[in-house]
Amino acid sequence: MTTPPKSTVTEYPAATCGPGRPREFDEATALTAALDVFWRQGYEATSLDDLTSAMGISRSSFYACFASKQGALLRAIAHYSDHNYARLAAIADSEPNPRKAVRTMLAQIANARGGPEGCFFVNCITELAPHDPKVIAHGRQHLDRLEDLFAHNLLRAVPGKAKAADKARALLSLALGATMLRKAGIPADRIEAMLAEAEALLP
Amino acid sequence: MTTPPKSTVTEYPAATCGPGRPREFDEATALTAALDVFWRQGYEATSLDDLTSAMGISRSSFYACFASKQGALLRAIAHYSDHNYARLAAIADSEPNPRKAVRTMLAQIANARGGPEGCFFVNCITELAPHDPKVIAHGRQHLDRLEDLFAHNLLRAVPGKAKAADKARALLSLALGATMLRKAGIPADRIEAMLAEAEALLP
DNA sequence: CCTATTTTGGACTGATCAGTTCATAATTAG
DNA sequence: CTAATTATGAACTGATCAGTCCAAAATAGG
Repeated sequence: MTTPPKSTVTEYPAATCGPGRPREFDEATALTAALDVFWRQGYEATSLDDLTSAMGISRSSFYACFASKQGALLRAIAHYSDHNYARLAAIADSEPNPRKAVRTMLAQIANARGGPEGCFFVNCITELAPHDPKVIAHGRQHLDRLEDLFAHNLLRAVPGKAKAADKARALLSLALGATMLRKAGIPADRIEAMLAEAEALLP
Repeated sequence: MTTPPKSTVTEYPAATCGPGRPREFDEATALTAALDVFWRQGYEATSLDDLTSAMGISRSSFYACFASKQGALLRAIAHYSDHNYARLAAIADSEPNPRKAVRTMLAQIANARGGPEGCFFVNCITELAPHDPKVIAHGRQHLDRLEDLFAHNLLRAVPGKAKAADKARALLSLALGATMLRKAGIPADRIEAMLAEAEALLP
């Protein structure tokens, strides 16, 4: 164990338990489908028809469950944040060499989704943060716990390390920048060479 | 002089020269206004009414001059790219110390617009690159010439420097990541501390 | 002054948007 | 079985979207 789970899930109107017709869809599955559409198309460019058809549910079910398009996005963000953090933390857990752990996590972020979709968080923050404080809140929380994860592993490599948090932030920033370069059409080998060179930041 | 200007402007239907009613607006001024709106709101979230009212022209004039919403965006991107590159190149020109030049350019990119709008290029690439090859082309060209500018100054600092291009790309990536962190609500002092720490990449 | 040429304002178009409404279906409790 | 409750599908709503159209206005050349 490197760090506590720190789940992001906040309370939402629970699914049925008492009487009434039962749901015909799985909430988590639908949320994953919504995440995928938002990721590929962006928020504004995704219509409710895009969403509901990808999720396989009707408009009524959508609104009953997520209240609004924004509601679905925020749920999708939380879903992604938790899943993504858990995946990285698992890497750190299973890798005894902290230097390699940091390197692997870095590569995971920089290469999230091979395609041109980039990092889902970067997409959301870029498109929505200026106008949606809730997206900012999610973004900050996610980045903060990623920073902690990196800093923890830097400290594991060199116990007395000063400015571990600053270095962790730099590595994170580098990975985010790499996703941007990839999206801008910079060839993959140049991005890898760049990341290799940037490992001067590592202990 | 550090590098040639390499202007991005491609040919567009020129303004009137022969007979006919003369334009009542300045094209460059209108373009700057359009850039500002796209920057603050994003492409999809900007309506044609937003655009025309900010530019101070009517729909007819807009379509006669820019052909489409996308046309105006592409013109705005080219406008920004040239202006921004020239500004950074001027910094490099006026700063005799190449290390300081690199540092200043880095800070300029990382702090472009104090507000939450972030870097205009990052915004455009994030929102549109997956679906618009022309935006990718502009993005790649812009990043490539920025990389050259940085690499040139790294070489100026340490002439024989190997992997200058890779280091330049890393610095660029770092700056882009910094704009992202800023947009996600990470406090400015932490971003500065991060950049300071990352200067390990510098010669 | 007249004609050709271009710009301008504003009304218009069909499409699409997020969200609502409501009748119907499916379940539990009694 | 009945009543209460919840989910679903499809039609609907008013707003807004990017883009078009056209008559009026402003210029240059003759």
